[in-house]
Amino acid sequence: MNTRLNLEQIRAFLTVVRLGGFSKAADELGLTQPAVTTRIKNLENTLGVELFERTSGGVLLTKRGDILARYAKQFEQLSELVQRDVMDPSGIEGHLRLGVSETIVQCWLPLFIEELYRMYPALEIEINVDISVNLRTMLLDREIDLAVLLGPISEYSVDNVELPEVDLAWYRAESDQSSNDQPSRYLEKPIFTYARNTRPFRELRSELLEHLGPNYSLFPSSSLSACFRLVESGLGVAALPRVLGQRFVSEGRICEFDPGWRPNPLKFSASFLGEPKSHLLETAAAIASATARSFDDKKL
Amino acid sequence: MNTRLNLEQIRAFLTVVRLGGFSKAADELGLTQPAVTTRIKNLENTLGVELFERTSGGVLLTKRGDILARYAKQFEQLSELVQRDVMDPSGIEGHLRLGVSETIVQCWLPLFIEELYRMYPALEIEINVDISVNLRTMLLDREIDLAVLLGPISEYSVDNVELPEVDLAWYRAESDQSSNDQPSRYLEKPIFTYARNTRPFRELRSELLEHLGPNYSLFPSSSLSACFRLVESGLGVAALPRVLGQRFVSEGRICEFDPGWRPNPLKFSASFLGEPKSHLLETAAAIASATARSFDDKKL
DNA sequence: AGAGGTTACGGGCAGCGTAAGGATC
DNA sequence: GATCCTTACGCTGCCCGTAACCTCT
Repeated sequence: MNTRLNLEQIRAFLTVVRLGGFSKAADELGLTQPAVTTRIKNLENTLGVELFERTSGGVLLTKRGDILARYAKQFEQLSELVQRDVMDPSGIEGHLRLGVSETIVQCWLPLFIEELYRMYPALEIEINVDISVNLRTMLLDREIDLAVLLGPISEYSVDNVELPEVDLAWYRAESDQSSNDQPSRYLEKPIFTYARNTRPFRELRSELLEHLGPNYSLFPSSSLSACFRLVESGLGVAALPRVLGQRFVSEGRICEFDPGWRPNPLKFSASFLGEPKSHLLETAAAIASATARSFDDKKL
Repeated sequence: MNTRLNLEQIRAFLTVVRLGGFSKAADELGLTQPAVTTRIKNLENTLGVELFERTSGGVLLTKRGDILARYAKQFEQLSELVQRDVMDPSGIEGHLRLGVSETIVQCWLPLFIEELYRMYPALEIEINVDISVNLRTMLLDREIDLAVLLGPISEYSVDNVELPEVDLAWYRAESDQSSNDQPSRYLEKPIFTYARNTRPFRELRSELLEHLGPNYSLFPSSSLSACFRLVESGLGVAALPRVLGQRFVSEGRICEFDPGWRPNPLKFSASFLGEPKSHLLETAAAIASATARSFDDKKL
C-alpha cells in the first residue's frame, strides 16, 4: 500500500500538530476521529516513516514529523496563496463563525454581512453575539473564527485589525429638563450602561468614582437598545455610542447632555487567530474595517 | 460540484503546461487522455476559473492559468523536498528509465544498478543501451529519464553531471610481435573501434587522418567486447578504454602498444532534464558519478 | 470508568478506462 | 481523415462513518 502525497492528509497532519491530538483535530476538520487516524496512517505509509509517537494521553511529533511539519506549513501557505490569487472568490466555500459585540450588531453588522456575502456568496456565515470577554475565550478555544470585540487581544497567537473608535455621549430623555442648568446633576439619576464584565462597564464605573465619588447608581444591561428605551422613558441616563443615539435624538426621543466629561471612546478590533494563516479571515477583517469606516462616514 | 485543491490535479496541470497538450501529458502521467481532461476540469471547477484556452491543435494558458503555474511549480518543488528530507528512500517508488552507452555497460553499470537498488529497493529500473546520439534524442523526447553518455548535452533544459574521463589505450594481440621495433606500424592493420555515428569513431578517424593520412582501415563495431575479441584474435588493433583492457592484458591475451599518440580520453556525463526538478534523478546522477570514481579507484 | 487512539466493516462517491462524439485543420 | 479535446458510462477502490476494541490513568 503506497499512494502519493495528498493535501488533505497534510492538512490533517498539521491540524493534529497544532491541536496536539487526533480527536481535537477531527473536531476541527469536521471528521470522526478514526478518519483522522486513517489519514495520518496513510500519510505515514506514503512516507514510510512514523510521524507521531503515540503516548498515553496524546501524541508527540517524531523527528521526521517535525521536519514534515515545516514543509506542511509551506504547503498550507501555498494553498492560501492560490486561493487568494487564482480562485474566483464567489466560488470560495467554507464556514465563517463570527463573534460580535452587541454594539457592532447595532452599528454595522448588517452592512458587514451584506458586504461579506457580496464577496463570498458561497460562504456559510454563523453569527454569535456575546460580550467581548466571552468572544475572546471562544476565539482562543477556536469556537469562532473572527471576533469583532472591544480592544485588541494581547495574545501572540491573535492578529488584531483595529477599527475606528466609537465615541460615547451622555443621553437623557428629551422630556427630562430637570437639571438643564447644571447638567452634571443628571448623573445622580440611574445610569444605564453596558453589562457587568464588560470593559465599558468597568471603565465607566471607575470614571464615575473619580468624578462623583460614590454618589451614583449604575445599572448594567446586556442590551443596548434596552438602554436607549430606558433612557427614553426618563428612568435614567446613559453614556452610549453617539452613532446609535443620533437616530433617537433626531426623532426627538432623547437628547445629549454634557456633564463636563465623557467616558473614553470604545476601541474595537477585528481579531482572529494567525495560525493557520487564512486569507479569507484576513480579508473578512479588512472588510469589517472598511465597513466600520464607511458607517462612520455615513453618520457624519 | 466543488472539492479541494489536490496535488494530483496540480501535477496534471503542470504536465499539460510543460508539454503543451492533454494527450502528451496523459502519456507522461501514465493516464488516458480523458483522465487528464477530468483532472483539469475538476481543478478548474475547484478554482472556479478557466485555466486553458482550448484552441485548435493545442491549449494555451489563460492569465489565471499562468499565475497558477507559478504556484504549481512551488507545490511540486515542495513535494520534492518532502521526498528528499522526510521520506524513507526505501519506500520511494517509481520508474527510472535509464539510457547508457555500451562503454558504461562494460565498465560500471552493474555497480551502478547495485548501488541504486541498495538505496531505492522499490524503484523500477529500466535499462536502455544505445549510442550516445540516440540517448540524447531519447532524453529530449522524454523517453528516458537519465542518460549516461558521451559529453555534456548542450541544451538549456538538460542538467549534466560530468563523470571522470575514460582513458583509451592502443591494444594488439599478445601474440602479434610483428611491429615491435616500430609500434606505429601496428596502425597499418585493421583498426576496430566504436560504431559509426559515435563521437569516438569520428574523432579517431580524424586523428588517424592527421597522423597517417589515408593509410588506415577503420572497422566500426557496436560491441566493445567484440572489439576486444577481434584484437585478441590478431585480426587487428584497437584504441579502447584502458580500464576494460586491463583484464585482457593481465590474462596475457592482448597487450598495449604505443604508436606515439593516443586518442583523446572519453568524456562521459550523467544527464537528465532539469524540469521537472527531481531529487531522485539528481541523486541517481550523483550515484553514477560516485560509482564511476570508485570504479576508477579500484582499477588503479 | 473515561479519555485517548486503533481496528473492522459496510457503503458512497471520486476518478479511472473504454468508447463514442464533436471541432478544427 | 487526422489530430485534438470532450462527453457518456460502467466499474473499481479509496476513504468516510459506525461500532467495537485496546490501553493507559
